[in-house]
Amino acid sequence: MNAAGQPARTRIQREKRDLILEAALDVFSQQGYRGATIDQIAEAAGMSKPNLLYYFRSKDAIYQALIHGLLDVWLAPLRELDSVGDPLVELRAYIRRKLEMARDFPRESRLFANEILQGAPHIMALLEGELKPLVDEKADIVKGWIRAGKIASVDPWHLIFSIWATTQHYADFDTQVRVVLGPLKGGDGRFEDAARFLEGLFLDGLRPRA
Amino acid sequence: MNAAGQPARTRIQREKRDLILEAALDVFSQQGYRGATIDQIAEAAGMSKPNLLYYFRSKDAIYQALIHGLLDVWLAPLRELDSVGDPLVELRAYIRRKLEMARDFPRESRLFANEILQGAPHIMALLEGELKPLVDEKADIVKGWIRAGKIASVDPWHLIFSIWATTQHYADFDTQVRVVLGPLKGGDGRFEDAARFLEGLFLDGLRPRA
DNA sequence: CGCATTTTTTACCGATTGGACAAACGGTAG
DNA sequence: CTACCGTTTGTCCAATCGGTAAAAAATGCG
Repeated sequence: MNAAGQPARTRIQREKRDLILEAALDVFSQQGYRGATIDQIAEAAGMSKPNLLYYFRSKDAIYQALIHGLLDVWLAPLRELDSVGDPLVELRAYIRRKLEMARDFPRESRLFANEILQGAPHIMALLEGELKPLVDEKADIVKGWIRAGKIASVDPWHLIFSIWATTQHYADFDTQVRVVLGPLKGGDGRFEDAARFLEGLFLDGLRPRA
Repeated sequence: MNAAGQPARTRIQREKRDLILEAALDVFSQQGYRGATIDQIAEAAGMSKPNLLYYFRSKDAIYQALIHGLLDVWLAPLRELDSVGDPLVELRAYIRRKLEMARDFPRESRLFANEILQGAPHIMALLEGELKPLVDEKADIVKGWIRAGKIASVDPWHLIFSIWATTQHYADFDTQVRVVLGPLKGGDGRFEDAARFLEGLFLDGLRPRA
């Protein structure tokens, strides 16, 4: 009997499948789908290639399981965006949550970045079926805030894009960020600097305050 | 004699090399370095694989020539950022130039995004030797503007990051942008919408103006 | 223990990859 | 015509790829 059948029956199967997905996240997020090899993932998971293929029937099956299991986590910060409460506070909290995601889950961020860069061949259906409705729903909330005069009149979709772009940048372009900022002096200064800057930018922009 | 020697002597060599680089930009920007194959590039360039290898000694040589030749173009908008003139006008112009680059050269943007995502293995030296000094120089200009009270007191490096992130997002994540925004109604509305939003964001932020 | 089931390893396969190489082609000057 | 030059093609190769098959080893269980 093959363990690659959907429901993970035994304890070992659950554990090994998790181990493989963890290793696959490492490799796929660094090399992209085509750049990654089963051998690399197997080695990162501490097992042989045929052994890995005992738990997942193919490279594609690993990738699918990985990216499908991650989308919910990835969209969680946006899901939390609520219409009650002060809009500026809500948006600031959303920006901070996304920035925390970029800090705590950079591999996940790079995995999605790679996927979208290649034209989202594996998750196009998910983008249309899950992402777009969610974004539209949250855009409606933003529109409500604008109508109520709580925030400036801006395009809600582009606002969401800009929050995505600026926060994920710190995960996806981490290499470049490190080169430009140089070696960090100590502590988690980098994160707080970015958070402070983004909050200032999104709240008040660059125009000098009197 | 092999044409892969650095200086392109004949007219045909210059033309064919350009043709190959153009095709390579197509393929590399869509598939990434490892995902691209010499065969794909050769076919896109309308020649056989051995013929292509007559003009470039290896896949890596194509990639190197491509990415090195592109860095200057890519950094041109930042180079134009000048200390004279109104800071807010200068920054707005820079944002618009970068956005135009994302619109007119999306393949170049994705090529760099892919490269940085993989940890910049081919251009790390260039990032340190060219990109970082340039960014530091421009950061000094921004600092001068802040000292003069011309713009709000923000971190210059994170400001540059945010401009890069928001503008390049429209090239790198084009697939996602298209899904979320749906089919465009007509004309080049998308670009103008993004430009208007970003200008508003960077100038005044989201806080409602009285 | 003995037996059945699950897990792991060894050996292997066909396809694709980057690349080498020599033969063949084509224009041009003598 | 011929010799020579840069160019192009056809053929081949070793390495690597995703994946399979079957034997061997662990493991769970009465």
